[in-house]
Amino acid sequence: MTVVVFAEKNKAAAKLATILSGGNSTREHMADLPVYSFVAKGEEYKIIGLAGHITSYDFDPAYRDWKAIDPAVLLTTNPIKNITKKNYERAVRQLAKQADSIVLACDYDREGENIGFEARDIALQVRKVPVKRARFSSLSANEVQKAFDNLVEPDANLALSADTRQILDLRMGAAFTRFMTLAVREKAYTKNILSIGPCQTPTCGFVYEREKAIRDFKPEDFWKIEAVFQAGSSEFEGVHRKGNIRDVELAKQIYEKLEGIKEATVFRLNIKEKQINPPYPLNTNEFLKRASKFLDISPEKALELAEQLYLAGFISYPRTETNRYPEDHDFKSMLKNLLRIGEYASFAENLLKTTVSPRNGKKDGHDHPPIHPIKAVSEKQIKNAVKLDNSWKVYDLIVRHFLANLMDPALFEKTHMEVHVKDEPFDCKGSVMKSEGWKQVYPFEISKENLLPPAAEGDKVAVNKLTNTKSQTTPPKRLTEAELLTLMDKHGIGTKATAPSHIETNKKRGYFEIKGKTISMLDTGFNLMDALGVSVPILIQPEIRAKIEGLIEDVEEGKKPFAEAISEGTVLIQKMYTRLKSGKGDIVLRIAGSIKDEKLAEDKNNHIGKCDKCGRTLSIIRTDKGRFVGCSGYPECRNTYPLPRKGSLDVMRSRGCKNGGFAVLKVSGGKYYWSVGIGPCFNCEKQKLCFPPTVIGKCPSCGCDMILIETKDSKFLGCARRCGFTCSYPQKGRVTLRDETCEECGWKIVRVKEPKKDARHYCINRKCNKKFKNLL
DNA sequence: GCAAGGTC
Repeated sequence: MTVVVFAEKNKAAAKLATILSGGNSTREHMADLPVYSFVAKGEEYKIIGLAGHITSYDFDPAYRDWKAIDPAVLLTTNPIKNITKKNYERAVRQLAKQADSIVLACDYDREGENIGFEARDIALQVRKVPVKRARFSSLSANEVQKAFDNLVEPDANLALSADTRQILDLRMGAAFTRFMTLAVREKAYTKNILSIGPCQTPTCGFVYEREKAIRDFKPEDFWKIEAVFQAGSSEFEGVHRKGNIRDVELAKQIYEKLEGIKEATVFRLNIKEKQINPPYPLNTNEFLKRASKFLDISPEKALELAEQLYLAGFISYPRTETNRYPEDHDFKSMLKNLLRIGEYASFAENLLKTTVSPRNGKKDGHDHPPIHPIKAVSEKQIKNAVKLDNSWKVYDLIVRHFLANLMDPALFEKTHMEVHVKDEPFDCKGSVMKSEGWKQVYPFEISKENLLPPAAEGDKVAVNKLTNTKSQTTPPKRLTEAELLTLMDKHGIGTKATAPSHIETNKKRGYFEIKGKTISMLDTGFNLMDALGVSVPILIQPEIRAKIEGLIEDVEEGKKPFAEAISEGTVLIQKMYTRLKSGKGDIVLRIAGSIKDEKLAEDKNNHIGKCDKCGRTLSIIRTDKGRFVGCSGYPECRNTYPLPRKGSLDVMRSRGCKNGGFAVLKVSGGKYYWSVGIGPCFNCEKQKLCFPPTVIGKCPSCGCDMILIETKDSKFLGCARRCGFTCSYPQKGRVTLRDETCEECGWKIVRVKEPKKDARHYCINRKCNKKFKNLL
């Protein structure tokens, strides 16, 4: 009898074979894919690993023409399941021919059940045989063995719940995306796609909400009364108990009451020991957040790096929700191996002297253990094996986190001193690390120390300084990628493996961008979210995912038949679609405008800047009758500025106008300059500020600056005070002034490159004796 | 050309 087993991926198949065969399996190939065979308990087993999903839904080709098909039709069209990985199909068919029974052994979750059914459906077309399910939440020998000894029925509802998600996501995503893209193209020329989806859009929504809070923020004044005290020879700071005082009169009253007082009393002293526990073990989300926060590596890159480290055998499987180790996890052998690696040896050594126990979290996704190192390797080995930037940094973070998790808490002594100036209370806080604990191995989070001098209740201290400072409340900060991941996780947007891809999608679409660690909204994204917020608010809120999720769960639990969930979900999407359609005019107006503006900004030759009347874009407009600077908001905004009639125009990106002009243009290759909104620069009293002379050294005759003087048709060096001293400027070749100066006379070194000759460097001062020597 | 979810 032959049992054919389908696992989620090759790695898992290999592991299952090792466990079930007791290490005696053989590897063969089918359709170029590895298959593991062995005999156990009188049965012949053949195990193959799939590659996650091997099928995918898509619409029939007849629905693929964006222009011919009304996007609304997609909402009620049933997509077709296509096989996307043909070689897996071939292998499954070949195996099915030999099968007397089939066991589905993919990950024990919704997608895993669905992946198993994809293979099952193909196999049953070949041969009708009984199909069972092996359920295990980790690839430990114990659990796997138990699962295969107690096979259960496959869960059709669990598998169908994933189909529900796939179909509803596709219907909604395709219909909304086509609708928006085509609508905007009616008003603006763009090849870009404006996509909308049940995960990407609420992800963008988080960024938008923060951006709006920043834009709507109105700063408020507040006052803060602070004191510098002195006990013995050391100074320390205190803040008045009322903190940020909004009421100017109140602050003034307190301050005036205390002004001039030189002595205060320690009224109360409170010393507490505070313990900071080590971090929980790493699940995917926490890993991505920390990689972004500590190492400045984007979630997308971090996941890719972890994947490579996993494939190279250095760390455990990086996609997991679980942040607690199984009871029987073997820490000691890993620690022993880490003794070999210089960076970690001392920590591992100390831990091996103790009974090792992790500080576990509470999340158990029944999938894989937390991310941890499985091989101790040096920086060199990592860099040789994984040739991607930052591979070592990521491995190092994972090892340090692994160690930190096992170490003792860090202990701090927190001192709170309440000092009274007259009867007004000031708070002084101190924090001193007593025992570093896990922080020794974890340099990513640094705790600030702040020492208070020893004092007892009732002691007198000196008041050295008292201030009443006015400040302003500051707007909320832009979201970081780490914070965005937290929000997504909290609202169930995406999964451990897909969250980074939703962030990438928004970047690709030009909705937001990431600079360093912070995310800022781009105009297209802001306008899209702003407009959707008016007509279909639910779309940009995380609840949209929750609604569909609810239906999926009903199918999973058998509370709702598949067809009913699909039709209910469809009604929900249709309602949103209707609202989207009725808001079309407004949405398109705003987005088309911002797309036009972005296109103009990319046109470096003609882009001038932001319109001071309406905020849209100013650019050079050329017509039959002449040229001028005009606004992209025309005809609603008729703001224009004149330009010189003749001559070529070059926008000077690096030169600003000190008189409020929008941009400086070079006319006829440098004949003169023109500031948009002001006129020719030679008429402007601030010309010298915008065009400071290039100083090349000191005038040997009068001692003031020698400058480069440029006229319409010549260049020479002259004294800034016009004492009469002049000097010629190289006439041939490409001339560049360097930062270096001549040791002899202090004038600048110049680089001259004539065609077909080597570049020469020499002192620009012709009277200097170092002339015409190659100086650099 | 469109979504989101697996994994390579």
